[in-house]
Amino acid sequence: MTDEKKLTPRAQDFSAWYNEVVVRAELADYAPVRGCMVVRPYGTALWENCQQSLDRRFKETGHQNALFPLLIPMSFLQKEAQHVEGFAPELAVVTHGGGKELEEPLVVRPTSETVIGYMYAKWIRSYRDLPILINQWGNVVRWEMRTRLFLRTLEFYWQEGHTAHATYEEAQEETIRMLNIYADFATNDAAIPVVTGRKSDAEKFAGADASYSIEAMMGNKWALQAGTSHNLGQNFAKAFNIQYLDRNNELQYCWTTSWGLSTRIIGGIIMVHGDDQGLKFPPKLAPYQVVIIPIWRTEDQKSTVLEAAERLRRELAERFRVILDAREEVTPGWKFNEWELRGVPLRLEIGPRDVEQGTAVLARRDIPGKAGKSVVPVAGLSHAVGELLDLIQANLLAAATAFRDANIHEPKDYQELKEVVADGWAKAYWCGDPACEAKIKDETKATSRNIPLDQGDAGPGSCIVCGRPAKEWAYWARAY
RNA sequence: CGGGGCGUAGCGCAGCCCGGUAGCGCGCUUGGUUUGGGACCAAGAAGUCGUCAGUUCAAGUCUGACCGCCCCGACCA
Repeated sequence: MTDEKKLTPRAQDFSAWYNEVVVRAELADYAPVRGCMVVRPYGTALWENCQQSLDRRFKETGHQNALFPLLIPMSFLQKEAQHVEGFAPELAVVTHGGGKELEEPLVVRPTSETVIGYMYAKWIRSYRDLPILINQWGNVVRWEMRTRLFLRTLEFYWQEGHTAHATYEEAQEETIRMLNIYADFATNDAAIPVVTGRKSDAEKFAGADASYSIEAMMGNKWALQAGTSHNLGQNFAKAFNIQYLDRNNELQYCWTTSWGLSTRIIGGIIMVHGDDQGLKFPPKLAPYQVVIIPIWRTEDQKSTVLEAAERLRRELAERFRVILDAREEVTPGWKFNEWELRGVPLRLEIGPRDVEQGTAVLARRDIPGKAGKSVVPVAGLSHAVGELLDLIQANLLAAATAFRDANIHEPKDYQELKEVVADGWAKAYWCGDPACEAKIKDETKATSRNIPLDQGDAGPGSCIVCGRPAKEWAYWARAY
């Protein structure tokens, strides 16, 4: 950062831009332990809005919240072979408690399938107990090598849904239902367009029969897996004896699912919408939707302007999340820049001229400079603000969608795929052979993001790598 | 774990090559003037120079070990 006032431009160093904007906007800060972060009040407010949006959808589809313990017996992890293999390298293990070495080490949960499976086995007896639909809001720890604020930290905050069903069909239906809820949240609340699809075997969750994801394109054209939903088949049911008696009095294993979305979505919101000025929050999730900035010169003006500003704040607060920035130690110009950095969708300026004329100035974060400003009468202001926020929300999604679509390519051959994924996404047929997938990863750093459930009207084709017949195409991209 | 960078005031850095007891910008405090796109003047407060050991009359500076953080890669939500 050469100019202390300005962020590193995204085009110059996207990674530096990201780190600077996260810290300077006060979303998060580095904690004393490597790879851990503190989510500051502003970032927490954003996360809480994400939580509310998701929680409402979970409740609407019949889920209940519960809380399971942070510590899990080591042996639980080992009950499911794939699961332990996948998570063993990144476990934090507690070996001592109360000053004594523990008989059995406890792991700090990297995810909760195992404890929840254990409890489900206790709770489920009959088909009448099914389905069981529980969600947990909490934190988990995964000992990652390389960390980045929000995108990958040792500890992160998320929700994990865990359900048990009587049949495969029901479990699969649930898996896809929750995937679609994530897509709906991302698209309509976070204004992030996503592609939904099935993960390849190499990319799927350790212990799942099938994993599905929503994938979003960031401002540097990398992909971000922003939410996952897994059909766990009977893997955990068998490992933990989650069984029920069916109508015929026969003992059956349950079919379980799990699905999660984390604070990583905040990284997505930052990297999809942000620009060189800073953050650009979608109105539906923004901690503050409107910031009011009063402007005055003389003491007389100060009192009348502040009075008018406070009136507007009260009026707007009935419908919107609004903050009045009446600080006197910084100038209005400084505030403009700061709140733009912090991503507030709409700024309301009110000065002596406005008070006299019964007007206010509204400035849109999504349209820079004078072009985004308009003078509006304070009568009916609330209505005007509501309309503008809707417009901004729609505009952010439209801009992100246009950017994404402009950077998804359909390479004709492997050579072209290599070129394409260096700076964008590829749609390409894949025969399903892990060797072909690995070859792409080795040679381009791009991975298969997912195989869309909706393959469009494309019929079968031939694998972009080996040329053999391929039933499906996948998205390929570099990913976080 | 491999490669790179960095640890000096709250933040960003200079000083280190060539040892002599610490400085700049921003921020902070106080007072005054300012305020429609990152204001200005004046006076202040603030540092065990990452840790430990060594060399030396003397170490931020030289030597060694260690610790930590960030970035790039391999692994991952």
